[in-house]
Amino acid sequence: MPTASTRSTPSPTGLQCRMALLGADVRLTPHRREVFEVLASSTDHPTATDVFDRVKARTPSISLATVYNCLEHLTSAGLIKQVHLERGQSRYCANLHEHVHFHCETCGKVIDAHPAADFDPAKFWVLPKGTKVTRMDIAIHGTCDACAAKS
Amino acid sequence: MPTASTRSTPSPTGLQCRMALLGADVRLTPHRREVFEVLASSTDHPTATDVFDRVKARTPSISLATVYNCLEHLTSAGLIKQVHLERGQSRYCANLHEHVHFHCETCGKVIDAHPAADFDPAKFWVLPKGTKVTRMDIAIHGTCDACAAKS
DNA sequence: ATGTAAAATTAGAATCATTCCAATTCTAAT
DNA sequence: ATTAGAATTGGAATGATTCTAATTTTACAT
Repeated sequence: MPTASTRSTPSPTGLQCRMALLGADVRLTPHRREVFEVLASSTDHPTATDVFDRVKARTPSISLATVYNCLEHLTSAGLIKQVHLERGQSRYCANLHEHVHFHCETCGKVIDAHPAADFDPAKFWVLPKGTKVTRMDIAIHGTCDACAAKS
Repeated sequence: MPTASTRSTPSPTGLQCRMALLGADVRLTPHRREVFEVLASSTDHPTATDVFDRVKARTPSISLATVYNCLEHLTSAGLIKQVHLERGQSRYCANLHEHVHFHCETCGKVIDAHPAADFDPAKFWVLPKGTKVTRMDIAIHGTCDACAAKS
């Protein structure tokens, strides 16, 4: 099923670019590349086992341990992000644009939502002085359109 | 818009009031009361086992299963909140005022931070139409003053 | 008071996600 | 080609949480 012609999102070259831009310090092994590509072409914030299943479709020999390992390296290289919306499995996403996650509490779906304008989060909360902010995680929980319609 | 903040150890009576106000549907058993009191007098966002240890100091016979059970009931009654800052243990907090969590990635400390003014989160992100928002979780990650000073 | 049904509590087993480990294979630079 | 350092692997180990089935407590009707 994986044909080069249907390759969506970033090509390996795109990945290399991205890595260069980010000064990412990861060796680009075939497995890591595949894990990244699966993630880059997914918009549903898959869990580690979701990624495992998808990568396995192309590379049946890969192990779950390797997927975890790849996800960890890609995360610490800044190429992907780990998302924690609720207890249980971590989810992963390759969307590095500033965004927040909408989480439907009924069907579990996760949707990226983008800031309305030039939103500067830092100025909205009073933090103790001396605090250094590195990142923010914003999760909006509720009911998606489809689930809201059903009830 | 929030009321004057009296953030001290709520008395059992305070808890009853709170329950009444919230229309909370939990039977107020001694264990649940103790779990709630431990949480209400903690500002460090303890984990379930932290709560277990603290409650056990007063009620050595309590079991971890009961603590989990109490935390779940108190959470679904809206008396406390479950917090997920990173993967691993859930944390709990009894501060129901609107606030966000600052998480120090160095020492793990969690600090409540309050919105600067009349902050209306809903208007900052573009959500698909039909979406119904029930709550937001905002986590700010970084380095606390003390840890920043050390490095 | 007493009996009863429902809810709470318990210890321990089971589950689930993740991490660790030790052995093997691959890679990149001598 | 050699070799050290990574990457990968399967499986074991861990840690947090949930489940289960038995027991106790509670609220309420009698």
